[in-house]
Amino acid sequence: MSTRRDPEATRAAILEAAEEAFLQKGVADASTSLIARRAGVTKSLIHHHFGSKEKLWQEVKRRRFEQYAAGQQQMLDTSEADEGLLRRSMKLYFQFLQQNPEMIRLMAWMYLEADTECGDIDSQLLHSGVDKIRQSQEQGIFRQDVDPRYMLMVFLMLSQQWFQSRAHLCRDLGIDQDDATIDRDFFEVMEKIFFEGVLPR
Amino acid sequence: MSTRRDPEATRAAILEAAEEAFLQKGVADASTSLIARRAGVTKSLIHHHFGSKEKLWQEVKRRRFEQYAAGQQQMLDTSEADEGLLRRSMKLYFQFLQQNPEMIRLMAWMYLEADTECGDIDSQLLHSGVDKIRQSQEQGIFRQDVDPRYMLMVFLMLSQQWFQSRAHLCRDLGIDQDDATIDRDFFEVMEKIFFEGVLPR
DNA sequence: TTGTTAACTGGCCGACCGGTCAATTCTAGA
DNA sequence: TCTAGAATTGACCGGTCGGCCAGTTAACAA
Repeated sequence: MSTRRDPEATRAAILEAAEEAFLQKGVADASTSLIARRAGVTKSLIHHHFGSKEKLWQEVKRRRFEQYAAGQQQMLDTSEADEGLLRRSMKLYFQFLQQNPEMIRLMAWMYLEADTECGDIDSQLLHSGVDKIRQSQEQGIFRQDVDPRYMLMVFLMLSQQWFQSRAHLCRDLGIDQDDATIDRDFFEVMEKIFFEGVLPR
Repeated sequence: MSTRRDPEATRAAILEAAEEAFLQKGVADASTSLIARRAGVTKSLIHHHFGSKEKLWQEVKRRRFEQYAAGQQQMLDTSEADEGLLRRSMKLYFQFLQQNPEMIRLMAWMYLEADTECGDIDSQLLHSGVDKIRQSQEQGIFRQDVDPRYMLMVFLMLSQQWFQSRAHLCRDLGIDQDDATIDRDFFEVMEKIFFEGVLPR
């Protein structure tokens, strides 16, 4: 049996194991030994390929953020600026977080670490979203007395925070978490309130 | 100089140093040695008074949550159930988080650790809020086609997430973070959208 | 075929971790 | 005043951490 080498596969294995360990246990609590073991390589290889534990963490974040931004940008580029766009974007963003819970954990870690990296990656993304909203405002589709930037934030924050505090809030409020419909239920409420508000029309 | 003893003060000093260290660096990354040093005591005293690092963390959380719940409950008890109540509650909750940024970090850590403690403390709090909203719905003040539990969540989540992602979003969107008015600006938007929605009336 | 370089290994290092323990000092109640 | 027990100390434990290094092996270009 020949032990062939594949540095790219090694890098990938390390990155995958690192992402899982970092997001699950946190950077401080995830040891390089564990990551190496899960990746099926020696600890030294981590330092060989990435330099240090910290640089490995940076790379994990960068990669995740990049693929996130790519998907979101594509969604934005293939849409017109109308009320339906914001409704669809809302749903897509919500579904994205639903299917990528690691992204929620990643953003929570970045907040706690006061991480300022990866910002420029989604800066363009945000500006695209703001432009779409501003266009809708100019067409009279949305009310014009609110800053489009904050308007965008509201809908991003609602989705994100739902997946972050869903477990706590549902347990404390006696909502069955195993019920697969709670995500859909909440989204409907969120959509209603965002577009129409809580006051009767 | 007599070296008088004050176990209560010692406990308090340890708790204060622990809270700062835990919330700043995370439980895994904050060492008992550091906490002891900052509290001006020996490491052994931490174990003497609290048993273990984990129990100390539990105590830090319990204390913070208790004083948080006490303040919020008092606010709820001294209010009538009308639109003004929800507006005031919203503002008070927002201001509370604004003045207690540690609470945001605490909740973020608890999410990442999948912490299920301290839930019963604010469970009653949440149910009080839901009841108030339900009363308002029955009086026709609020629309009745949305679950009051989710309605409450929306406004809680908006406040919380604002303080969590404020730094990132404002930087990426080119909003001056040093400007002390951004909190007020965002609150106005959030209030507008929550009560009236984004569609023109 | 050979030589250079990158991939990879295992062992080792000093530092620090959470926790224990015996010994000492203070304090409150009998 | 005496004494039991709590408060406090510093030395110490086994274990793990991130990182380093000398040596070995595979890949590849000349």
